Amino acid sequence: MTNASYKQFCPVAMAAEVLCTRWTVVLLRELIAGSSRFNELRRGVPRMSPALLSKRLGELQDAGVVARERLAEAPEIDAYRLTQAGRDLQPVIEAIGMWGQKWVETEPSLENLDPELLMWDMRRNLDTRPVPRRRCVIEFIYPELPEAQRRWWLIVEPDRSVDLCHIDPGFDVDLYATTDLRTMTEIWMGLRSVRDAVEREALLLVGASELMRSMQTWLGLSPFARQEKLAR
Amino acid sequence: MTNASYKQFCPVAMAAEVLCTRWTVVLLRELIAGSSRFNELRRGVPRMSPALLSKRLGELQDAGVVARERLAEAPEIDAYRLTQAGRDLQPVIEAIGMWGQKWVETEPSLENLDPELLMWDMRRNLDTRPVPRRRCVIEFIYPELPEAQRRWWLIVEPDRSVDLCHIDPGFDVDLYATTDLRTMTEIWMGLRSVRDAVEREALLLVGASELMRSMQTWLGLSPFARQEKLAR
DNA sequence: CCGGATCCGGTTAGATACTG
DNA sequence: CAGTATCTAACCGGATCCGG
Repeated sequence: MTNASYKQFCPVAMAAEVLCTRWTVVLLRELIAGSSRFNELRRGVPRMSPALLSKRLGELQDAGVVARERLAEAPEIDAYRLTQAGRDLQPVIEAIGMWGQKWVETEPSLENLDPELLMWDMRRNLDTRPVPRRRCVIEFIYPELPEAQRRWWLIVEPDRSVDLCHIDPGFDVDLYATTDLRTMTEIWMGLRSVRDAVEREALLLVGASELMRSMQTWLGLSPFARQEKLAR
Repeated sequence: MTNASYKQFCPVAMAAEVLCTRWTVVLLRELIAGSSRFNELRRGVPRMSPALLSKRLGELQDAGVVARERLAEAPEIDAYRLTQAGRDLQPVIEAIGMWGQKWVETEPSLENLDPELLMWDMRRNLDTRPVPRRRCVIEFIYPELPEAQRRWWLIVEPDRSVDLCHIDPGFDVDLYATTDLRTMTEIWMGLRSVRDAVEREALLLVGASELMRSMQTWLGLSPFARQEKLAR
């Protein structure tokens, strides 16, 4: 049931027994970001096998980090939510991410691009404040990708909620953004700016000029984008 | 050579590939605490196999966290030192330890007592300021333990350096501290005070009264002792 | 002693398929 | 939707051995 212990009384070792098993901190990042249902977590951690996800969720429950509960609005579905101990891990995960942004080589990780992860992250962190108070639709087009991953729609509703579609919702589009996945990921990670990508013609914007001008702001960016990068 | 990747561009996942393999953060804690030679690291992480220690040190070098260098004073021996990227992990390890102290159950970890780890940690963090400016010798006695682990001597030299012996150095002893390993570990971890242990007769102090009175101060305590504990 | 390398058996993780 | 089942590959722990 439980993992082999380090047999040390040091709190670092005690915590590492809970946190430092394969996939665990990536799963915790997803829980902290707000995912709670099993298949929602699977989408955020797509390369983790469901068997291991289930096992890790059980271990995190045993450790008091996660609690399983029934959704009030859908009693047949259960949700995994962080306990106070789990929410208290946010500084730990943030410190790990800040260190990763600063010191881990970018090149290998930029070979691991994933449009679905990127678009869901963008949806999550989108800053609606500079977006006009009507329904705004932004279509992202990655011409390099296969049909099924080529077109994505971000929709900001008048109530400021944000939706992501990967099938055409049929609305009029306010802004088209045509680019490649690497460029868009670099912008999201804070490694280059919207302006730079447009000037070098790696990003083509067509549509409402107010959305074009404010894109660097409403895009929100990764929580780690402000951390300077120092890796060689 | 390198571990299987999570295939995510998120900095948390990138960092976790480096940090969250078995034993790695415990090893980093030891490096941050100041150990640098292979067998010095082995002493601090005694249950890690030398093969795995060697492998992890190689991976940390590849990741740019550790650099291997020759000791100037002993050219046949090499040392593993943290790079700037490695020293930058200190906030990460501290955050992990603080979380562990606050949220991980104490009971199971207090079954993993180790007098050598405890005494070396005490040596490392001893606060010499309240100790008289002459050679002071403090002998710790754990009557419960087998002969080889029963008696330990902490020696504070006039130049404020601290030594640990587990064979009798032959000096006059200024203070005898007779206790059990669990009590001493609890004091070290900040879970109980010297005063409480003395009053409940779990710790017997005999010798120089100034060292007795200032013990709570010169003991220094674990870097995580100030963190409140909230685990159930 | 120091700094590992080698071998072997048990455990863990990944891939894929399947079920209530 | 929310997981199991199964099989194989990779990893880990423990012991032993080896060259300086």
